Amino acid sequence: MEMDGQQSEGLSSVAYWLFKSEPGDWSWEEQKAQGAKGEEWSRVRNYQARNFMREMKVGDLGFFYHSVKEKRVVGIVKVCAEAHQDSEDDTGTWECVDVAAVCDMPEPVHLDQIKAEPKLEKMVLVNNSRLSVQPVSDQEWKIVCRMGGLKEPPKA
DNA sequence: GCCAACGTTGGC
DNA sequence: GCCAACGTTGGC
Repeated sequence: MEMDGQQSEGLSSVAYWLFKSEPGDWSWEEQKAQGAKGEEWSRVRNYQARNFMREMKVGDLGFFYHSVKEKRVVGIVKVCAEAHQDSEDDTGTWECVDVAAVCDMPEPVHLDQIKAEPKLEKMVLVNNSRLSVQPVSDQEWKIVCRMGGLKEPPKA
């Protein structure tokens, strides 16, 4: 019997994540333009972030967060391909998943709102602002979805 | 294997 | 634009 928290077969096989991007680099609009086929989440050059991507399964969901200027969750994405070689890396070190846009956040959730919510004080976004790919707990997922105006958090 | 120096990210 | 936090690099 193994219960590693993140993935317990049957109960909740979907994990949740948060993907950060500077809109000037890769924006939600650009992501949506890729449609259901999705796009590589490439150019991540951080081991922790890479390792999280290695844990991802097709169907996992994630927040799409605009950093720096906007600092808000603007949409939801779905993992549509598991970790593979980053096509923009020729050293063989870096991998990435593919993600596809699922839906907009009806009301984008600003970092200030997240910081103001005591139940979200443990979010990685709050405590390690520099990590660009990070895990989100089931509870955090629900709360942020609700704050963003989604009555029913999307299911994979 | 430690740690100082440096580079980068991203909030403020 | 500044700087804190974090990660990486490289000399010892």
